[in-house]
Amino acid sequence: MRRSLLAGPVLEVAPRLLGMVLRSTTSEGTVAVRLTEVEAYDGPNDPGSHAYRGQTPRNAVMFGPAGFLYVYFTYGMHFCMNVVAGPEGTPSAVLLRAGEVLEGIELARLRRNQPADRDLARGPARLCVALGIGREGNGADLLAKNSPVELLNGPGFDGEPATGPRVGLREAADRPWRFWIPDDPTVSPYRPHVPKKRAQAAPPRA
DNA sequence: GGAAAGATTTTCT
DNA sequence: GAAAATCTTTCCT
Repeated sequence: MRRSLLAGPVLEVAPRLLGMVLRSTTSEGTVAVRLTEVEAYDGPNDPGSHAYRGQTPRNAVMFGPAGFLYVYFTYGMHFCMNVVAGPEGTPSAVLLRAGEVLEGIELARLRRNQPADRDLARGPARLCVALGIGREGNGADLLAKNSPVELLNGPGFDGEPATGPRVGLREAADRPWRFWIPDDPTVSPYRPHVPKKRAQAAPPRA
């Protein structure tokens, strides 16, 4: 895996990640997955991106070089992870949404409380749990030899990726920037954005 | 300083 | 299918 392969335009990098392998090693052991579903986020040109409104402490990693891990916390309980793409200073990233566990499946089952195997890493937060990735994974260099989280070439994927709109986004919901391996059972189901029920308007005062 | 929404998952009906 | 769980970040007053 060369960093230059990740330093191109994010819409080219994202489909290229399909079939690649992400391997995470902690004190508990090693789990590796073959990536089956990803989404591209194109920084300043993309209202759906965390970097759309410029750099903040949270998204700072996205502004650095390609090949680093951007992990964020959401919904008060979940982590999701991205591979930073594009030239340095271009805050683009690829959300890793799902994978097939190739290695360490027993540890993944333990972490995930024994669901069906196809569900072990089927969804971005589930993928993080299966691999044991949390806050501390933010900023990890995926291409360093001694890194606890590494990105490997793996089997790759030869065919034509399926594409469609990204999952659960309110902004830029029309952009078909989700890529997945067709007919793979570990790909997560599509779900459009659902507006949260708004708090009731203030009651009329007496 | 406060409110609202969020690149989700699980559980219950 | 609907709703809860739960907290960080961002945006508005």
